[in-house]
This record gives sequence, C-alpha cells and structure tokens, in this order.
Amino acid sequence: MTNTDRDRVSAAPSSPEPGALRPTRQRTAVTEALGTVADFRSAQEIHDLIAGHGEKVGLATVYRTLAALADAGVVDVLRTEEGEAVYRRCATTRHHHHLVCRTCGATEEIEGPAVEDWAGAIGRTFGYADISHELELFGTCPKCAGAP
Amino acid sequence: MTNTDRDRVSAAPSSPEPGALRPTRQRTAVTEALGTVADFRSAQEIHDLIAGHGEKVGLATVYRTLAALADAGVVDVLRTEEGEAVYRRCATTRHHHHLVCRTCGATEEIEGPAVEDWAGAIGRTFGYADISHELELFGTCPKCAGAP
DNA sequence: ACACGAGTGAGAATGGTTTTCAAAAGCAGG
DNA sequence: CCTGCTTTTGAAAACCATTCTCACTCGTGT
Repeated sequence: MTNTDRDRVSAAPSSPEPGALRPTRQRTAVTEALGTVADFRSAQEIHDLIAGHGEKVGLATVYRTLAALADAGVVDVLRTEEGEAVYRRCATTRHHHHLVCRTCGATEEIEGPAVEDWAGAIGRTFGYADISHELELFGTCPKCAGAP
Repeated sequence: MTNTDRDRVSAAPSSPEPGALRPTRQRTAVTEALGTVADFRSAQEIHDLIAGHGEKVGLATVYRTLAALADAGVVDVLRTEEGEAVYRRCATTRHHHHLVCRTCGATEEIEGPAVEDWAGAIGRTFGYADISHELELFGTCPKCAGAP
C-alpha cells in the first residue's frame, strides 16, 4: 500500500502517457535539494533544506515526491539502524551498493560483480528463483577516523 | 526516607554479573514462541503468538525481551521494506546472512566468507576503518515457485 | 520471611510516515 | 481569455511501530 499506484482512468479524453509526472515548483525544489547534498538524507532533512533555501514545500509533498522518485529509480533509499528512511540521488541508476561512514554519512558508491554472482549461486544452491539482494557497508571514513 | 544505612555495601550483593537476565515466565514465553517459528516475525506477531498459546505477556515486555535477546546475539533482527523490525532465533550466533523467500518467508541461513573478505577489501580501498555490513538475499523458494 | 532491585504492564508519549479533503494549479479545447 | 476536467498541494489528523512512565509485582540473596 506504500505504492504510488494511481488509477489510470482510461476514460480520460486525451490522457497523456501513463506515469508522467507533472513538473511543478515543489518537485523541482526536491530534486534540486537532492542535488546539493552528497550523502543520504531523511525526508525531513530535505524538507528543512528546501525551507532554508527560501522555498516553501509541504512535508507531505516532500514525502510523496521522494516516494515517486524512489519508485522511478532516480533516488536510492535505505533505512538507518532506527528504521528511518534516507534518500540519495546516485550517479548511476545501475544496480550498486554503498559504503557509508557511520559518523559523518559520507557515501561511496561501489559495485561488486563478485557479490552479484555469489548471490545468484547461493540462490541456485537452495533452489530459490528470482534472487535479489540488499547490501550496504558501513565504516569510519579516513576524515572521521583522523579527527574524532 | 527511612534510610536503613546498614547496607553501605559498595559491592552490591545482588548485582553480580552484568547482562545476567533473570528467568521469568514472560521471558520464557518469548523464547519459546521464537522456537515455534522458523521465519522472521515482528514483535507484535510474537506477542499474538504468545497470546494464542494462552499466556499473557505485555507488548512492552515483548519488545524489551526481544531487544535484550538481540543485544545478546541470540536472535537476529532485520528490517522489512516498510521499516518494521522482525526477529528470528538463529541456529548459530556466528555472523551469517539470510536467504528469505519473499512469498512465504521461509529462511535459510547462509555464510559467505568471500563476501566478508570482499567487504574488508573494499573498506581498505577507500580507507574506511571498522567495516561492517548488512546483507540479505531474497527470492522465491522452490515450494512457492511450484505452487503459486 | 525480608528487603530491595530487577521485571512487568497499561496506557501515555513519541516520532516518522501516510491519509484526508478542500482549495489551488495544470492542461486541453472552445 | 473562459470552461471543465484532472492532478497536485498542504495543514492537520490519522496511523502505527516502538519507547517511555511509573506504580506495582516478583525473584533472589540474606
């Protein structure tokens, strides 16, 4: 139920393409805010970011927009230890993972073909189909390790 | 306050080792409930499970006990897509991962020394210290693939 | 049995996220 | 520039998992 499942009415006189989002001031503000930061941010932080920039966008709209973007694969979502959702616009839309500094939040995008293969092999071993996986690394970045 | 000052005991008589949990009816109920299921369950589901068994344990206590068990490494915790925490008593307390059927929730415990090494190597490459990682596989188990 | 701290539970509080719904904005055609 | 239709928005309320509060009970060592 967390899906952005809109009922696309086929009776629409001249309905455009399905799934086409209307470009609005608010949505622009969200994507721009995402562009100004390099690490994962919560919806509320993004909301504050926009506010600090002078614009005013409702929190609900930020959540909606973020969900839509995540849905479209434009942003990556992951959950903090506490279960809070954090978002980040990634350089690539391709499948990849992250190495996140648990102190400052700095993030590196990483790929691991070996892991992908390994996951597939494990799946086959157990007879599981349609294997997918979630993998995130956490650590302390050089900067934070140097100056605690 | 009627301070019966005779207990000037600096070495508290009744606080021996830290981390020693007192065995109570409630805690037994929780661990037993965990023993009757093979897959990951939410705190509330476990609470219901206990209730269905005739026992009555407060939800808050279930949460507390689960947290303690997770803390002790006796149960594994992971987050569902929606951010809900789910718990499972695993066969081993050693570090491992899971292959979870996304249809029926059946779970296999898996180990991947190669992945551990890979994670460490990645960390070193980027100069990150104290590398840890979260990894879960999802798929469709043979049973569910056969009879949808 | 006694005392005292750990453990418990009902309900309130928290806090992130979603929903509601009426008003505002977009879009296409007249 | 109007008109009718749909999408989007936002403030506040609803939701819901989880945690906290606090008076009370239980387990344990003496």
